[in-house]
Amino acid sequence: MTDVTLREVARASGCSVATVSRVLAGTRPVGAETARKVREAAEKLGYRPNQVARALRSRSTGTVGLVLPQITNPFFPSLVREVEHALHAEGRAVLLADCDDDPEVEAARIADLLDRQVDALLIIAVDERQSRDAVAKAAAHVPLVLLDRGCGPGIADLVTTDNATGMALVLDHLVSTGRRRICFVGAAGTGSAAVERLAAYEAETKALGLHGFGPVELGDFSLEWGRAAVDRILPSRPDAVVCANDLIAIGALQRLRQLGVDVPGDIAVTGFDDIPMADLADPALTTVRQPVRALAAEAVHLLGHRLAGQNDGPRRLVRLAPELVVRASSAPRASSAEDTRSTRTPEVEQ
Amino acid sequence: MTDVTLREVARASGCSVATVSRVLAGTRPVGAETARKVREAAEKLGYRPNQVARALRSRSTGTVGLVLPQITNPFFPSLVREVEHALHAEGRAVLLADCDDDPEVEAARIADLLDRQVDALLIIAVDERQSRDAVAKAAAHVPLVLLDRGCGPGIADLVTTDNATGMALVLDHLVSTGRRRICFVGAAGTGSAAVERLAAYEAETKALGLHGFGPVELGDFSLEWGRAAVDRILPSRPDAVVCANDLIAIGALQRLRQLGVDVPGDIAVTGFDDIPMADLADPALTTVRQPVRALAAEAVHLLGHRLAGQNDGPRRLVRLAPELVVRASSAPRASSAEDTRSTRTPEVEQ
DNA sequence: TTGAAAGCGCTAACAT
DNA sequence: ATGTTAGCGCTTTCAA
Repeated sequence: MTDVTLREVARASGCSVATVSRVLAGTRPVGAETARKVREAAEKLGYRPNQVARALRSRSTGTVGLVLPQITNPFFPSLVREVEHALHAEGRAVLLADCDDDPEVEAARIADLLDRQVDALLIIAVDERQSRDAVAKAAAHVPLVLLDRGCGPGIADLVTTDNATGMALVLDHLVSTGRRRICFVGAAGTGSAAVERLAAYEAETKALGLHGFGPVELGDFSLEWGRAAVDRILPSRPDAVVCANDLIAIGALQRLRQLGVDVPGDIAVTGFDDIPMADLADPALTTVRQPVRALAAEAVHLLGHRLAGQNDGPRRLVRLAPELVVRASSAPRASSAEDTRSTRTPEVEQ
Repeated sequence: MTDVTLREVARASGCSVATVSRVLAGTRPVGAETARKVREAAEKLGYRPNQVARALRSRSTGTVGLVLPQITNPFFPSLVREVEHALHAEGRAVLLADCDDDPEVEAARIADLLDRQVDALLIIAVDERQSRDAVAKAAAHVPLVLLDRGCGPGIADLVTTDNATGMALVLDHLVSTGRRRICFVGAAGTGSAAVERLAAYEAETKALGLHGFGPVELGDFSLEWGRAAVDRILPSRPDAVVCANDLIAIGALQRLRQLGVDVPGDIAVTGFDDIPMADLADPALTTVRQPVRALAAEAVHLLGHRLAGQNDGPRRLVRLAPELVVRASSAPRASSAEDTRSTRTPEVEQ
């Protein structure tokens, strides 16, 4: 299977390599008849342009590096899928780098991707602080968009979910279905999801006049923490527990069932993210669905923008509004009040 | 951020580009003192080799294409992770292609990866038959290893789980814990998992003298089918239902709970794959854990072998034995018989 | 509109 | 052990 080169197509079609290149890449006007001959010859020989050679010469590989903490985190596969499809629709390919949740690995992978001359980077940072250096350095070389997780201000464009809106949706829903003794199980740490969801919870409960009731327990984004947290909050007899992500919520569901607490009869439980398991939990989990496709589309759009030459210009922060998915875990007990709050703005850009 | 080239390192270190190349690539012996100077200069200038140029010249991109049906299939993320790590450990990068479960998309992505000069392909085929052409064509160009799913005989190396062993482990376990009225919920179709797991179930039940009891229901590998199948098998009053994968099993668990059937009290349920949800189901699902890391390692090993020159030689089929993970969904009811069967061979190669 | 020629940054013969 | 040189396959000036 010897590969056919441009030169051979040129010979077969009786014109120069330059002309063949122009026809096939469509960069410059070419005579109709010549173009036909070239295409015919290319077709007949089964010519396929060598993207590596093209990349070397044109200084563009048509490749984007996608760097993420851990593909096994259940929230990521759908995001990867959407990013991959969006990029492929633009003719780009995805170099995948899984960082094993380790900032040092992340730095190494980013460096490797740059060596491979990716045109741009799409990064879901491992850690708000520890990833910062590597990300900032990379951003100096290629267009770079952060996805899902912030990494300090002004480093690069960031596309993420509007956590505040998500929390507001949850709390509105709980209050409008008669819950009042609400508490929160979140994550400690400096990650944007942990910080923003907690802050939003506190701001919103205050706004709703619920402040001062429930315990706020902070651990990590894990099932185990969800289980453990239940034992901590139960003594205060809540009627709803808002969890900072689905894993925590599913852990909470498990422990509540084990203790014989009825969900949603005694306590409503809500999550955040809408990972595939949320729908399979028993009872199925009410949660906030991140706008995965839109996040991917927006991130890819921003990359395109930067790639199209505007790699200066101010950094953008794009927050996309999530959507509340009401399932059994927050079904009203008996009578339900109506929802009195207005809808949130769907998108904020600043 | 102007990139430093080999030429500049050569000038700075006072020797030729060839010498610098040899030092940095380690291809040929170089004088110790010269090497030191070169490395020093490279370090000082922050030189990073341009992998695209290197690839063009050396005809090797150090890149492997990973083609899969759908990254959102819950069995794949862990496989992707292990493959990615195994390849990275060899200094290779992964170009990811998600095919959206569409063989036409798959063919297009494979072609694109070949245009990008991947050194090799690792493919989880979308469909046993419909993927065959594209896979065979690609195998003529680069080393290619199939993972998880067969694609017809003799097309390429294949690394997969030993479904027969898995089924035997399940049935041995059920029988040794006193189950006798066993039935099977599987998938129709020609995929190797569907076919092999069904065949293994039938062979093993026959071997165990259980043949002739239970219904065998075939649908697809989905939750919905698992739910629906329960209604079909319940009339025959089974005491165990063996499912061809975890999604089916989880669907079955959901429906059984809905119907008030006690698992494992009345009926034991088992799955296959050990996706993350299996552990979170309620009751937690007894299942067959695919040897994900070993599958990835073996596939990468085989690729290495083919890349190292032996791209002729017979196609290999490597089957790796899975492991039974006993959880609550198959706990014995009262008294349990002991396991009388011998252990299976851990690996078969043919 | 087309062709000739000069590289992109690197590696691999071939010399020395 | 090191330097010189010729490309890898393509795009892109620069001329015609």
